[in-house]
Amino acid sequence: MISVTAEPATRHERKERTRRALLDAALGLLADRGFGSLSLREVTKRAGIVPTAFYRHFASMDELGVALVEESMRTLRDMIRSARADRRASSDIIRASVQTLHQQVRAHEDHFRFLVRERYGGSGAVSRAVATELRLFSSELAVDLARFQYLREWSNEDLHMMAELIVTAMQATVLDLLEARPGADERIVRTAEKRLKLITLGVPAWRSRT
Amino acid sequence: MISVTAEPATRHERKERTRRALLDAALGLLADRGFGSLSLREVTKRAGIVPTAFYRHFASMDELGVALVEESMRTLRDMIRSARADRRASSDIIRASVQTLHQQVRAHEDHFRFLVRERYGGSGAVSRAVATELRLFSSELAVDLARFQYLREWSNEDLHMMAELIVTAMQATVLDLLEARPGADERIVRTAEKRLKLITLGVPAWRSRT
DNA sequence: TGTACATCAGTGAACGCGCGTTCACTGATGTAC
DNA sequence: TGTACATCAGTGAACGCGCGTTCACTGATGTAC
Repeated sequence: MISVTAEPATRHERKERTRRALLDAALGLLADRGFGSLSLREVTKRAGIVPTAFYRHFASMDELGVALVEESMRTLRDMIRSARADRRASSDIIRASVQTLHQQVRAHEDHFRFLVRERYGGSGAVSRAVATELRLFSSELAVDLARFQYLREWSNEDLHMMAELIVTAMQATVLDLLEARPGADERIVRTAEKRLKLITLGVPAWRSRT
Repeated sequence: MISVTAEPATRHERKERTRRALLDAALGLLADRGFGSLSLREVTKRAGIVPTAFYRHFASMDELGVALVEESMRTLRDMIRSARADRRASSDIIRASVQTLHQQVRAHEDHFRFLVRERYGGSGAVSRAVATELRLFSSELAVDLARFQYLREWSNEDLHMMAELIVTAMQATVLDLLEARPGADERIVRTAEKRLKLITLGVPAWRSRT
């Protein structure tokens, strides 16, 4: 990669910049295709380097894929941490959670698109990594749920069931946001809030069962 | 394709059999990869014909993809029809619906896997076709819901929200079934029933809102 | 500060391979008489 | 029923292309003195 401007930079900084260009090129191409259909030559072309220079950064496309998973996972975990913080700060937990989700998806559309795509359409390693992460998230959410008054007496199995249902509803919202036409965000957010509200309204009635 | 046994068959029947072999070859390869990464030569090799013979059946791989969408959609619609029938026959609507879902998914795993994969990981036309079909399904379900006593006073928007939530929960169950280890079906079915139960338990409380 | 050498990100030619697609063909099945 | 011709699913050679990967290279940056 030729630096057009006369900006000074260490060799290390330049290398890091090219690595970023490769990751960004891949994320850009992933906007409308699966990772499995990307070619090394395509990615390097978009990043502005010659195909063989790819190997200065990754041993294979799979390795680049793993890097994208890690990066996207970090975004996902950041979102969860933010949601936790907001949840404690706000009295309206649902509103705060959905708002955090909305902001994070809009701020990192490419990461969320990658995660959703590879979770379902992926070839194996990537797909399993995302599934594991989401399962972990469900479990943490189940622990959070156990603190609520109405949920004190629930079995572990039922808490996990409810956590999974919430995560599933959130996933659907992510997909809605990624496929949304401009201006549809407000409606999607409202629907997401209603979904969660309906789920939580079922809680008090659950106690009388089984 | 050489017919090993001396079974008689018209030219038309033989052709139809090869077409089936191509579709089945593609579905087989799709077990662990996305449609976008399939090659024409791979599919014909698996189907037992020479690459050039492919064009006697489809003008392109995309056309074969469209045929797979149509076939899988038919399976999906059959399931919905079955679920409707069962729903009327049974007093326990949730149990009957989940049972139908379970049976259909197990009977046509390849079709459901294809639909789920291409809905999220797909490249465009296929993905949109599946999304449209699922939206249609949601709308029909919303109409069905409107007939229930407790849901009489609900707004159209809220009925659609609830229908979408149910469809989303069902999609999650399909994915659970497709990724299930042998013997896990019973647990998945039970969880699916609980998810739907929790959603419906929220209904009576909804009236007092907004 | 200046010089001499080492490092290494990026280059460009070259390779063998599987790809989609063309074309002229074969030979079994279908049809007309 | 038998013959002569038409149809067409499947064949096999050939094409140009983009692919991943190798290799020897260049020249700017880094380091030691």
